Amino acid sequence: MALEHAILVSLLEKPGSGYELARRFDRSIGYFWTATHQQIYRVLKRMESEGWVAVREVAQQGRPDKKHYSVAEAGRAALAEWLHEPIEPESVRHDLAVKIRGAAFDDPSALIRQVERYRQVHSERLAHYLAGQSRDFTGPDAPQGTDAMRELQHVVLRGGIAYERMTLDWLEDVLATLRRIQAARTGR
Amino acid sequence: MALEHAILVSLLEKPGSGYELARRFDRSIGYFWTATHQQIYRVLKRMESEGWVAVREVAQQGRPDKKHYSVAEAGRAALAEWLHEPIEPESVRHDLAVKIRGAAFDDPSALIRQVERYRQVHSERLAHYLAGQSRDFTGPDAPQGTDAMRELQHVVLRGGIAYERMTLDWLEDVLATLRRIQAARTGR
DNA sequence: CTTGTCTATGAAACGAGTTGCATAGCAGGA
DNA sequence: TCCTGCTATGCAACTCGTTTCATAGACAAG
Repeated sequence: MALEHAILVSLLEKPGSGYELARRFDRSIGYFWTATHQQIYRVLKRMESEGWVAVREVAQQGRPDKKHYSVAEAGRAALAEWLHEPIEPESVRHDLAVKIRGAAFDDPSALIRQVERYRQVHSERLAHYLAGQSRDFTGPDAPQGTDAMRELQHVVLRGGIAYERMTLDWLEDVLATLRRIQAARTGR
Repeated sequence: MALEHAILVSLLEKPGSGYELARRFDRSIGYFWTATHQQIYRVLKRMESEGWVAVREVAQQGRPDKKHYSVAEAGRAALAEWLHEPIEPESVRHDLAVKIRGAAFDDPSALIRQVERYRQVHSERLAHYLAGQSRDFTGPDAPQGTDAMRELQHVVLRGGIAYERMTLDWLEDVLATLRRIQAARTGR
């Protein structure tokens, strides 16, 4: 289980509440690790009881109180230990690949429409990454300095960009293949 | 849940037993959808009770009896329905991205070794895909003909190849970044 | 003035996925 | 001979992840 480690990294980058973490998991970290607020609250509670994080209750005006979390020494040590463990091969769950192979046993036209929509989603995601990159890393207003944290965030973002570009190219290939099959079927 | 649909596709491509399916999920399909034999047996049982698949018990000599599954009409219809549903964005769980960002808070040298090992794994996987491609699709001994099933299997494999190439390029970038950070740290 | 959205946390139930164990005959190597 | 590995299926327990619901004050739009 790596959600606890993802939370540790996020809290080391910037301490905050469970709610704030949940929003980060909808954006930056969320592109590489998804989690709902339920999971986050549950795991934070466990991490607290294990002494990995420290809590401070913060009263707010006009808003519910929040619990401000930061990483404790034990949490830092647990993260270091995890970083030294071998990287496990990701367990892939790629719906689209299954659907494509399934199209051999169905009319492909519906799938073609779905793939076109899907391509749209990925091209928006690429645009979003690129905007984030010029805002935070390469643009004229980007904060200067080359501390390790920023450099590492940037290399992960470059990975996301490379992934989206590769995916968009491949989706063109997929669409061409599906259309070829469709033409061959209606042709006969 | 798409495991049942992955099983339907695999059984449509070629009927077989739960055990055979489990092995396929270690190879071809398994590159895009992982599943253990436990999951497969459990889901097959449910699919059978829903009338999606038909079973035939096959007695064997010197080996345990096996249950031969094939897709029933209801299963084919269920697959078609699923293919028409929108493609959901995959929920990403990328350990490595988390570890890279975590390296900002630890000595990166251990991670560098892990990434080098990981790169090795992906380069072997690429070689494996390329071998499969020449064997089954582009080589001189590849079966001729351009039926939809083979074309679609091939475009999925091309996706796997593109993914591995992209990943290997990115891992070079990651290694260069980690080494730069390490050098800056030991230099100071 | 009601409806909806945002902040903020949490319980409860369910579904998906993993791990360990069990059975059982056959084949091959140390 | 014993141990390992392959074929073949399955139970039980557990962890992980998702969905639904609940609370509750502040604020804005209609």
